[in-house]
Amino acid sequence: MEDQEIRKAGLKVTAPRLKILELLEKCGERHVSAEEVYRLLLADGEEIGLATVYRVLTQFEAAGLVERHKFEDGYSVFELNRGEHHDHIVCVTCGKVEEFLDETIEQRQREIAAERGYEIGDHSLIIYGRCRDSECPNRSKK
Amino acid sequence: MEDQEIRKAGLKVTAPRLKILELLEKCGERHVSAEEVYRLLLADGEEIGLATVYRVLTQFEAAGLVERHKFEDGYSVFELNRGEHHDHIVCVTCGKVEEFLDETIEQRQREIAAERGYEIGDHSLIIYGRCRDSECPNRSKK
DNA sequence: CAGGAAATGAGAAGCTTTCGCATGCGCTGG
DNA sequence: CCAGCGCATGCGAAAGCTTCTCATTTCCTG
Repeated sequence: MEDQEIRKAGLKVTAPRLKILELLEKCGERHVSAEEVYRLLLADGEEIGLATVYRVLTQFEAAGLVERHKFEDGYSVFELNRGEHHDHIVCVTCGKVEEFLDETIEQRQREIAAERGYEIGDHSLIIYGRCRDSECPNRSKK
Repeated sequence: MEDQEIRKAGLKVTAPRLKILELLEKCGERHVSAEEVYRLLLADGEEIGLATVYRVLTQFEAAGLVERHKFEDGYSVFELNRGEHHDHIVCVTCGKVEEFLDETIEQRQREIAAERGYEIGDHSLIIYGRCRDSECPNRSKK
């Protein structure tokens, strides 16, 4: 199961790493912060340190297992890498994050990079707006 | 001259604010960090505090005089707002930043936000790549 | 099963950015 | 032109997120 993914990344299979991976799987499309992972695991009875969470998430990112996103709030959020690239649309009022993918935009980006002599690596497109159901009173819940 | 822009923003015209504005004008398209503004002004013989630089830049941003960008490095960079929106392509090797604007992409973004019921506010598109002349040995010069 | 390398937890430290407060300065009304 | 109020400044302290340090524990190979 998850053991293999961790081993494939060249990392030892340890309890913290397994737990974090499980948690991320359970979170699905939801984006979680390191702090949140930490608190959820503590609440789950795990004995884990915040530093370990950061370390492991960084290692997972390097191994391509998870993706790290930085929105304007300043801190990072993580999600399992499901292989398919996507961009984000964020509601500035309630903090909700949706994902999307638009081939027209992807294509134009490749062209723009090529025109300017860049070997394209990655990109980040984030649309900030206000979602329709912005009655949402839960501002910045982190 | 610049006095008017500051006054229009509802701010008192003071030496620090004038100097920062001048400096940004001199920088043109270059993106500078708060720290950099601070050091450049000190080097120029100004007596200024880092906190003031941050405060003034934040006020200028609120007034629409400057734009703040956050790249993946973690800290913010600023540039004078010349009125025309643009996106960025950043070289991950040398840190060079170029600007571009693509109407096809802009258009698709508006459509995507509309489709999903968002009142679009702003957006941030950053392409990370490696530029052709990446012999550039000046990694992260901040 | 033993030994060595790698991983962990806790706290300290780092970095950017903001805050609090006493002092200083720009600006408006007299 | 001057006085006085209040915003602006500078400094140091502090906040918030993330990384580092290091002694201890855990995993894994042989």
